[in-house]
Amino acid sequence: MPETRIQSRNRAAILDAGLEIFSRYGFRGATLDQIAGEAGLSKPNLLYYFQSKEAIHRALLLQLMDAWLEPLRDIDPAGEPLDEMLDYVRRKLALSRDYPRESRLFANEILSGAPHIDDTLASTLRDLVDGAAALIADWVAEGRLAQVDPHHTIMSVWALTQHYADFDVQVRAVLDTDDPLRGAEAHLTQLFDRLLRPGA
Amino acid sequence: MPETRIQSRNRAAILDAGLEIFSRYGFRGATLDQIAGEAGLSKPNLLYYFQSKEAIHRALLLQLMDAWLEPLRDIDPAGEPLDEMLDYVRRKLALSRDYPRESRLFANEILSGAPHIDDTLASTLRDLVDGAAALIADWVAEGRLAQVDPHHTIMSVWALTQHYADFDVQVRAVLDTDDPLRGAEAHLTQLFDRLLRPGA
DNA sequence: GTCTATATACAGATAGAC
DNA sequence: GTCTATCTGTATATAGAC
Repeated sequence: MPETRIQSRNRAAILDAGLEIFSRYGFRGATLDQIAGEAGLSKPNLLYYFQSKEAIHRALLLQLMDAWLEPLRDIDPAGEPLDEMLDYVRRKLALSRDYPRESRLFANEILSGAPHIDDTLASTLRDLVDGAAALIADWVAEGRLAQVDPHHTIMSVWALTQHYADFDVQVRAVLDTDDPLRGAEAHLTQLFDRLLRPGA
Repeated sequence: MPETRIQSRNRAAILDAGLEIFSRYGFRGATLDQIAGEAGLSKPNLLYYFQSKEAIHRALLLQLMDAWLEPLRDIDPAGEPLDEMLDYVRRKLALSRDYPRESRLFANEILSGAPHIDDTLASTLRDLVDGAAALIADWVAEGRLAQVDPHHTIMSVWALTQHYADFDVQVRAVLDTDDPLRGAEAHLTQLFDRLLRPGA
């Protein structure tokens, strides 16, 4: 039987509430009471839609991973290397702007040792990164990018872009602006341009 | 009455165990059972030394903040600008190497909205960063550093160095080396050299 | 100082009425 | 589908013996 409109609306509300709570407190720190309250449903009703607390969390991580790695997949081997890399930085930064809760959910999972996605890290992520790193290595060898370590460069993109979502509280405390991401884009574009632009 | 050797040893064991557990699961996700087990003490005995779970957490955050900001304080206004900045990066990276649990404890606190240290962020940290940013701005104005945004540059140092401690699981999954920090130092030195070295 | 036993609250999950 | 009531385990913290 197909899902009714009410059902899909409630499912969405639960996932949204779960994202809100899990991203703040981590899996163990979050409670079903909080999620139910945030979703505007009773706790038993929550468990009518999802079998368990872990089921909600698993569903969130699953839908996250794909979106999270998309910018990396979108790097075009046929494009202009520096442009491709700077576009990658901007796409990744856009994720921090548009999906900060997803970023924090992921950060919480990694911080606690990635118990729910360790296999994905070791397989999907690893392969994807190795592929992108090989591409960067080629570009470096052809002299179309400056000499850099491909793996560390990719991780630098992650660290710098995700920082604006994960450490948002600190960023705002230090910057005193209501839109930290505006300055961030200019800064990161400059940073990676200077790192990657092939030298004289 | 002065503290006995046993007392100070137990206190230290509790703080070490608390660091281990809190840094992994966050404040709410950690349990006294885990901490007691890790410390090799009974739960009531734990609470003989610290009044509450929060007291342990508070003590850890307190001793953390000072050590964490020390590298920033150590930037010498009379030094050679580029060297001072690169030394700062290396000192901060050394903290990630030597005190990864402290880094994760801090990350957990910020991720959950910094409920226990929000005042420190708004006062001590803010002032310290503004001071360092003013120094960097001077160096830029004198042409002794390349044109950069001082605040975003400081945060980039944090993001890039702390990433190797906070996201250790992911870093190792992607890099496949038993000492990620070796490559990190070379990479980050290169990155900040290219970002900050005054241009032709 | 350190333990066993326990008070009290809250967690995830289920039963069963409607 | 959604609720109230509740089961069961586990959490923080305390009482009191030793």
